[in-house]
Amino acid sequence: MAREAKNSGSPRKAGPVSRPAAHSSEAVDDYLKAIFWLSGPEERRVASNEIAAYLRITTASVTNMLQKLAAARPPLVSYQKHHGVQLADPGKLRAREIVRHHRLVETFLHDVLGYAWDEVHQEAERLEHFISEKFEERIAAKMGNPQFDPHGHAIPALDGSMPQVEQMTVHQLPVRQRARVVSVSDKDPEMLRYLAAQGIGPGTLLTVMEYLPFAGPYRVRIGRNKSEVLLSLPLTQAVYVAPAE
Amino acid sequence: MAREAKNSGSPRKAGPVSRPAAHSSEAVDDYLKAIFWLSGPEERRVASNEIAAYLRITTASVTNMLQKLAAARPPLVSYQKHHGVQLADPGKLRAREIVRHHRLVETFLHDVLGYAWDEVHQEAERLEHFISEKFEERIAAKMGNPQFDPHGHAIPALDGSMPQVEQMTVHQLPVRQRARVVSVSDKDPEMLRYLAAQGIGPGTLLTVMEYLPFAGPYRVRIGRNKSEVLLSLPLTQAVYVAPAE
DNA sequence: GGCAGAAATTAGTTATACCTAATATTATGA
DNA sequence: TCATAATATTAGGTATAACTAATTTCTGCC
Repeated sequence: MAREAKNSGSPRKAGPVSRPAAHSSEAVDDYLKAIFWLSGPEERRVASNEIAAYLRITTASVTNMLQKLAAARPPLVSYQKHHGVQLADPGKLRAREIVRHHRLVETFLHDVLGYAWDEVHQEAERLEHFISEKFEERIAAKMGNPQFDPHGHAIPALDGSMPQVEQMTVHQLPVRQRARVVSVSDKDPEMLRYLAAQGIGPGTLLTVMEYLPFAGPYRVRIGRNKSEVLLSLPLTQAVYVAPAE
Repeated sequence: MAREAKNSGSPRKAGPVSRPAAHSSEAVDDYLKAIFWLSGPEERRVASNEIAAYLRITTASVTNMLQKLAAARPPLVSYQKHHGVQLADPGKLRAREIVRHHRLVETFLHDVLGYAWDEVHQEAERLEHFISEKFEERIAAKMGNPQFDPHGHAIPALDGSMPQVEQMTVHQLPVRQRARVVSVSDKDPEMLRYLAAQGIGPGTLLTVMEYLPFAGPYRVRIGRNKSEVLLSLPLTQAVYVAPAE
């Protein structure tokens, strides 16, 4: 009975046999990243709810995955039924690694390959999962180990440490307080194009001249000259500043 | 009965709902590439057998996938039960696109990021599936649209056309016929390191001085000087040459 | 303290892409 | 030409990671 004698050799892909056991899947990465962002600097517990909304999947899928992440050895999250999750140390490390990948790739695309700053996020979102440590190290070296990405976000160090830059949203800024833009959200390309057209980016000096009524637009002066522009609320929520001078 | 009212919005991932319908999967890419290589320049039909061995999976998996590739709309392969497959035009185009990605990325890793030539294949094998057309275009532009990768393989043009370089293996070369190395196989890093140590790469001049008995090593002169080295059969099969002078 | 609604979990389904085992087809050589 | 070996296909199973639907748990308010 000749039966597939040739195929007894070791298969190389995701079968029950011979997994490299090395890296987490893209899906796992995305969950860890989501929990990382949602738990914020205080590292509070995150509800399945929030993760589902963030990743645009159902809560059932989230519950399912959280159980796997918690059952992993070592556990990537600390999970309690009906009471959300928190990243365990291995999960936190991996999350920071991906953030480092993402921001290094964004910076590389922008500085070395000449991408516009509204184009880098989408490409980095895909590539962050697939670049090797060597690739990461080489692009970082090529750029002189940058500390910040094109949107002004800090790039975590190899050990996972991230400099905590103090910053606030524009609407938290006192009127007539001169401030410097620290970072802008990279999620919405259209907004990034608009901000670029307004001359707003990390380092830009701005001053809120007046909060206009009904929580709508703000009157803002850009730089040191007299000209002023109107920024609407969603825009100002995407721009983070620190008081200057 | 409150039941997941929030989750009725469009999910974004690989569910039964709302696929972007755009790109083939990594697995599909790998099959197309395998068929592309195995069918050779003559584009002969390829047996499930060969694909299975090439991808190191079982023939059952291959049959399964070939049926999907043939059932795709438009069909990516022309498949006849028990009589192998051939790439249809859409499949051929995609295969060439991936080869272009692979070789551009290899060249980029080598020329821009300073990877050694034995390190580029593994990284390119992963990244080739995930880079965008923009990324491809930018790295190609940055390198001045190179025609060949670090191993001497031609990089397909955007339209899929590949210059057919005439080449032969070392053991097809007449004794004492001076020849120039055109390309070397990129699959085996150890061999690439060995070849580099011997000073053999695309452009290297070499002359087979003698075929030693029992199909073992060959005596080969490298360059124009008098020194000679012994190359074993597996090595010479990985080096492709064209007569020179 | 109990009940309605929100949130989370479980159960069962789908699709992809692999697997093994059994069966069927094709090719080869005595 | 026909038996056997080589190849290929089918059938049924696994794991991942999404889904829907049904059920359970928790929370806030009266």
